[in-house]
Amino acid sequence: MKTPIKKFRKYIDDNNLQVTRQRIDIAGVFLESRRHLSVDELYELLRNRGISAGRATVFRTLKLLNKSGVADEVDQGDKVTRYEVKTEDTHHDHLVCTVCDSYIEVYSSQIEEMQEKLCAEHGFKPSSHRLDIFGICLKCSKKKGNKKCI
Amino acid sequence: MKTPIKKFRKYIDDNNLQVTRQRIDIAGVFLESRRHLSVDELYELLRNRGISAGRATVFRTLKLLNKSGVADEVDQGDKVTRYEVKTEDTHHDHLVCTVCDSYIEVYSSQIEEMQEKLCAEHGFKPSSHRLDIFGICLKCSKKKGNKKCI
DNA sequence: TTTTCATTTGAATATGAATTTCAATTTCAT
DNA sequence: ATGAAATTGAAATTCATATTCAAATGAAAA
Ligand SMILES: [Mn+2]
Ligand SMILES: [Mn+2]
Ligand SMILES: [Zn+2]
Ligand SMILES: [Zn+2]
Repeated sequence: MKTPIKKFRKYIDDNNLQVTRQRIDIAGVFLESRRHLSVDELYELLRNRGISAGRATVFRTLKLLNKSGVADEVDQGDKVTRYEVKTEDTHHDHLVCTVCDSYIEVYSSQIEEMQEKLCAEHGFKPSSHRLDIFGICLKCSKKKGNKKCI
Repeated sequence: MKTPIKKFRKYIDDNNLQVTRQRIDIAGVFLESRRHLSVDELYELLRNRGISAGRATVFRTLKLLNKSGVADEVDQGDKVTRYEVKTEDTHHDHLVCTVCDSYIEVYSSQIEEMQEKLCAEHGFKPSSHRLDIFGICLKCSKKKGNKKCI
């Protein structure tokens, strides 16, 4: 319904925050790159495009995007927090390759339903979940001297 | 089949490591406490029992227990790594309460099967997975001024 | 536009868990 | 018991995350 950038601007409005060049730039690059990005990765992406913004600002803007419901935190098992664009209806889980770090986004309504049922059985009110399956992706299991795939 | 402590000792043997008082004590307390424990929590548990062991040793021993297949890493969403005892056949997932930090251990063979299927569809070879559902536990959703449950 | 004042920025600093260092201690095969 | 090798643990380091604070910027008022 509402585009991510509008959601972000609404959040800024609702919370008496200000629209700054950095926030627009950072949100822009984040939103168009459809990947899982860490603070540092996004910071580098911005630099490569000649956009200046401090790490601290990138960090804070990602938190803002998260709070405004535009970005989801993802944790690939290594120890850095990444973010991905969250659009209305695209919850998904991940198959993460432990060899090349690539990931496949998957969704199974059956698994989702089973989860609801599981929670109900325990009187537990779910608000979010995270399902990550770690293993070896197709490309990596084919090549012997396995290096980066993607 | 094989008791956790035996597994641990076998790992020590197989890798030319040594059986030390600290390793025995740390493994002992870890194995009998059936909880998710961080390095610091286990360190404190040991102190409370008058067992002396440095944090570094607790840290290293938990890594050893993990490598020897006796301990699993768990991540409750806060930023500290915890470990839990891994016994042969007790893989499980978690319902984590975001109010009181308690957790319920759950298992659904149907969900597990669906995961296998999902992986197969993508030619992905799973080796492990992590399913955590965050939300509010029964106790917490009952009490209004909600504080710690457990 | 100019003034005013709160918000934001970002380099530097702090924090804290995870990890490593290294001298002293302990283990264990001989 | 001896000695080489492994282990310990206090302290230091690393590294991502988070905060500080003076300068810069945004936006509302004058
Ligand atoms: Mn994703
Ligand atoms: Mn558990
Ligand atoms: Zn899901
Ligand atoms: Zn499972």
